[in-house]
Amino acid sequence: MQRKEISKAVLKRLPGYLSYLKSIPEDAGPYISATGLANALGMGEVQVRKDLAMVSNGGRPKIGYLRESLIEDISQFLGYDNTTTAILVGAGKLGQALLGYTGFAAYGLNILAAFDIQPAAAEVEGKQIYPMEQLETFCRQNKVLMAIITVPVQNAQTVCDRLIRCGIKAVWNFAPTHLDVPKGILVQNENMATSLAVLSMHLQAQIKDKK
Amino acid sequence: MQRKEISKAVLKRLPGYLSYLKSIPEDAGPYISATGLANALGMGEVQVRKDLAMVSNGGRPKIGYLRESLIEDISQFLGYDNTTTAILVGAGKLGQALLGYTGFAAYGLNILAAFDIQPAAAEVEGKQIYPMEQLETFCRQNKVLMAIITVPVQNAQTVCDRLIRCGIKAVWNFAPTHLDVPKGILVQNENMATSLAVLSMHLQAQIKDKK
DNA sequence: TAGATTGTTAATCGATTAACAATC
DNA sequence: TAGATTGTTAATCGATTAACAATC
Repeated sequence: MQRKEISKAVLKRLPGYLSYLKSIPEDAGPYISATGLANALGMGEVQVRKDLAMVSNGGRPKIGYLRESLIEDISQFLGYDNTTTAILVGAGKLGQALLGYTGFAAYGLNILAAFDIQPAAAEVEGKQIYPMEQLETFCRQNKVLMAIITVPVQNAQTVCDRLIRCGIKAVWNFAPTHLDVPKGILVQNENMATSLAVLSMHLQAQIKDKK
Repeated sequence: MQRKEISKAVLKRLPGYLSYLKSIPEDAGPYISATGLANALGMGEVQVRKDLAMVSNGGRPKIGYLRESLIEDISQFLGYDNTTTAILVGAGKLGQALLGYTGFAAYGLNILAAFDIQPAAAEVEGKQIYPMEQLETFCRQNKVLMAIITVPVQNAQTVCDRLIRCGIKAVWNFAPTHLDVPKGILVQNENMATSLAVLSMHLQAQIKDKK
């Protein structure tokens, strides 16, 4: 079932399956059913089955999917097998938190280094923080395709433009602002405001119910 | 146009409008059209107009919407006017970054304090970090309804259960795992893995195109 | 008036869910 | 065999887009 056109909705659910599959204890038996997955993650079983059909080469009726293969299939599909190298721009609090986070390796993401106008430290968890001047050279030399933006809002667009001139093709944007980019460049917004809106709405409803 | 049933899709777009509206310079004139907004944010103008219709009480044909009112309407709709108090559990790197982030005030979010099994520091940016033992008392005393979870994956569910017993109704979950909660409790996952999947996919396609 | 813009109604598109046949 | 499960086809649902009338 390789390389069908996959929808973004499905794509976004795959990491959830993967992380759950990896968390299952070894002694739980080699098989897992779509039903089992669905229950564990609070989803519909048909949806799980359809999603899995996009990436796996099938399960066995009455038995389910071989867990190992499923993990391998999803990992491969998401490209977690081949490491992506990235750089981070803006080594403030959030930037340093991301820089020091060791969990990204599991997603095939390797943050090579960080850049800042005025590096407050030389390195975080062994990752160097360079002054902005060295950005271009570093990106070219290391053929970096992905950048993480953790600079203040007012600098985000300028930094983004500069990154694109360095050959960056994908931007993970933590600055709460819209970034204008040419076609072919992907901006993924890690938008905390969005999440907060959903939460805030829920709480408002809660409070109103109480009255 | 108050309090129609609003879809999650619309809700998630509102913060984007709001932040853009706030960023417009004062001297740009008091009106903004849906077309203008759409172009600035790279969206369809009909979509913007429909979204705005959900929260505002209308614009004027040929002129547009009064920017001030629009800001006020969206802010109020999202509940940014009345402050939500929250606590944070897990004062590691990410937890401290969030704790020290001053931008949340603009979203009506006030993180009162943080909790950790073993507080590494007494406070961050003036926000106290307490040992976990004091969680229950604090939540009850301050009538906290929202919690931010930034603990390691393996502790997330336990912490979540404990929070719910404290009266928490909304959870902002930064631990990359599914949380099981009773009905009526909202979990909003800040799922970095999801974003990474989208980015990773894009880069894979990029690399393949090159070949 | 003409034209830009709003706001609504209808059409399209995409994603989820339901129904069911196939399989072990 | 019976029953659990897969996988596919059809139906439903929801959200986006297009078309158009209303308005200033």
